[in-house]
Amino acid sequence: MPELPEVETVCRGLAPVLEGRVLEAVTVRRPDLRFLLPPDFAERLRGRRVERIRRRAKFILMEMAGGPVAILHLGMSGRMRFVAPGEELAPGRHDHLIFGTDHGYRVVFNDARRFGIAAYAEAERLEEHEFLADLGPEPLSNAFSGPVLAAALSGRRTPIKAALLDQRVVAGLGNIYVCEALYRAGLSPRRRAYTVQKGRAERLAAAVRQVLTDAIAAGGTTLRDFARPDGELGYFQHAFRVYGREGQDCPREGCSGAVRRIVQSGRSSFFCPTCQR
DNA sequence: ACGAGAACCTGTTTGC
DNA sequence: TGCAAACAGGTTCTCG
Repeated sequence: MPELPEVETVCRGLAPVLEGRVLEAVTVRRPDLRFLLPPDFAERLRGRRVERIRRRAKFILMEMAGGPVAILHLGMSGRMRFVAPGEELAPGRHDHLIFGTDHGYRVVFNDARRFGIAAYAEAERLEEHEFLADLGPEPLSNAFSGPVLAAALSGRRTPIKAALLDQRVVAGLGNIYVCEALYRAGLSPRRRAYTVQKGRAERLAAAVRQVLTDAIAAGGTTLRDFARPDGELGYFQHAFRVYGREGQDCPREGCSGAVRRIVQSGRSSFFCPTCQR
């Protein structure tokens, strides 16, 4: 469900509620997410002050004073919401974690499909943590560029679609934004990754940055149920050019083609065969 | 070594 | 209307 823009949106929504606050209560209602929670997860965090909420790839990092870091991943269906002081929190079936602060807010991690992750690290070892160690560059940082992308794609015969979903190539993209970035770059999802070099890699890197920036500005994408922690919805879905638009006209002025849907490694790819080569 | 497909789990939508 | 199949924003494992 959530890709980089949605996770960024979640982090921005959580920061004002959590940063500077002490976690007075950490409740684990169900420990068996995709990876079993460390047994001492709650105890390690309880009583600590949250210094900063930030994002790496699709991970939410809750950095606590003194070194502990909670690493959260929303998987496919994960959501974070907060409940204000005085509001009733009736925990649902899929509310797996609840963080209660010293000013009475509660932050709830909900994940119906349980593809999500909750893990724990110490700050000085964070980069080496198994979930973070192999991630590629952040696409909105200076570490990402056309040449960097070209280098990561060289020698790879897999379709560019699959390569961009590989978090080691570039961190944070998922099915929606890969489709949209490839459309903006004019590249077919079926093109072999190693053929994306020089100018094509420049165009693709620029398209990735642009689509992610636009999506963050729109508060992410709400297809079914994604929502910000305060309950507001994202609206980038209205800016989709190809995702979910099978059979509809290509949005490019002067193009008479229609958006096609194909399946690549088990996932839908949407593209315009005329504009994307 | 690499890539396609299955698997993980639940909920919602689609089609007969 | 009812039920089964298909599908979903992610990642990892297995198999060829």
